[in-house]
Amino acid sequence: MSHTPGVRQAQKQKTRQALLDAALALLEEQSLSSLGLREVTRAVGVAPTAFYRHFRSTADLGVALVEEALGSLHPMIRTTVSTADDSEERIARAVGLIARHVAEYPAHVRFIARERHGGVQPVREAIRGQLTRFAQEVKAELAKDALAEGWSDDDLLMLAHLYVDQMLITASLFLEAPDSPGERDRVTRLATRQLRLISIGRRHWRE
Amino acid sequence: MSHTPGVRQAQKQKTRQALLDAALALLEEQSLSSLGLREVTRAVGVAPTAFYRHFRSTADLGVALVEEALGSLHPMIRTTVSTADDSEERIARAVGLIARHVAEYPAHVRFIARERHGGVQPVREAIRGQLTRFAQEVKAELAKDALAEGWSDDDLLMLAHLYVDQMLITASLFLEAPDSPGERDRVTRLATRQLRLISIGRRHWRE
DNA sequence: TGTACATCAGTGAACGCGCGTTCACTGATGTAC
DNA sequence: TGTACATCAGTGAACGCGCGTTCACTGATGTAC
Repeated sequence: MSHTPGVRQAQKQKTRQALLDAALALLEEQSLSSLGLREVTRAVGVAPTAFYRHFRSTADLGVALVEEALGSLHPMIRTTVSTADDSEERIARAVGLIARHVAEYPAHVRFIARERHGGVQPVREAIRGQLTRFAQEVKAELAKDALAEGWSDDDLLMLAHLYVDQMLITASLFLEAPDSPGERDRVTRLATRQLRLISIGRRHWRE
Repeated sequence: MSHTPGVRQAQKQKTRQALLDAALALLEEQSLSSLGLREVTRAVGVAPTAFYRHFRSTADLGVALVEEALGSLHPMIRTTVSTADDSEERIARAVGLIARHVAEYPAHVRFIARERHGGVQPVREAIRGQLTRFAQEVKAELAKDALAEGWSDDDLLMLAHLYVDQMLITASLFLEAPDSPGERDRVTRLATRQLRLISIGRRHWRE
């Protein structure tokens, strides 16, 4: 290679990711507004000053975590809402998908739930921005459905927000549920029936 | 008075309330897990050590704030849900009530929204306990309604949680909305239609 | 390919500062007689 | 009512500690020729 092997850049990315991972782990038991820069670097094993090579502040790191936690979720949500088959089956798949996502990325989910209304403004705004995008995408998918006949844009967006909020409520229920399969079942049935009730409301909205 | 005038006790209560008030104000811009004991006493104008005469820690103070923010809300919720008249009118009254509550106690509402999933376990548990009580009370009121014919206890509780969560979502929407009356109107209409859709789902649940 | 210079991720010492907690105290309020 | 003693909310000094940020640095990686 005569050009740019990028060994240096690759190492930098590795350190950056280690900082993000360590921060996320530390945030399981505290809020971002109390997370210390030195805590994070100590957990990674680098000097405190190394932090500044990657982030201006812990708030800045928080914004990066929002992107990591929610950025990759858009295609998943889109396809979940859009699969146009029987409503009951779609609900079951959506709830299962949320359950699996929470089981696989519990720290990311906790971070979003915690910082959505947390004490760090730029992070709150980043989360709000992502959730607004989710709602718009859900709305776009809902509009394609035959049920959307006669719905105003405003009403579609209203319903989309209802679904997005319900998704977050369900995710945080799974998060708080103990590991017992029985408890997870209880949450699954609760979330399923809540979505079912909303779907029923949707079917009878324009009567 | 030969018995116990309680001048000393009254003064103690006054200081305690001043600590709670100061903490609530400081929590508008940070989370409880980063609130310092010295910040609070400085804001009140007492020595840091005076804090320990009233609370073991800031977490302990947080639990007291949960009681202050939600403890007095039970009768209000109960009567709002129970007034058994036209559904549309009830929805309008509920949304108006939430709007007025947020306008009058914005700091309390923000505190609950923020710490519900915040970094301080005892406070999360206190909030969860209060919200569980709310859901049970709403369920009890729903059960009295004629619409509850044929509903299982589980389904009633499911619906009650839906209402309680929706209440919190609406409150935090009002909180984030700028002061402009136009924006408040937008939130009012959004929340009203979401509650309407849930009510429609409720009416067609057992078909 | 080899050499001389530039870049820059990570270092380590140093700083001033505010933190939570301890302790013995003060003096107004409360109680017993 | 008056006096002597007990209680206890709030004080102020002192402590050790970890914080965020600055700065000049090192040495491996990258670039130019």
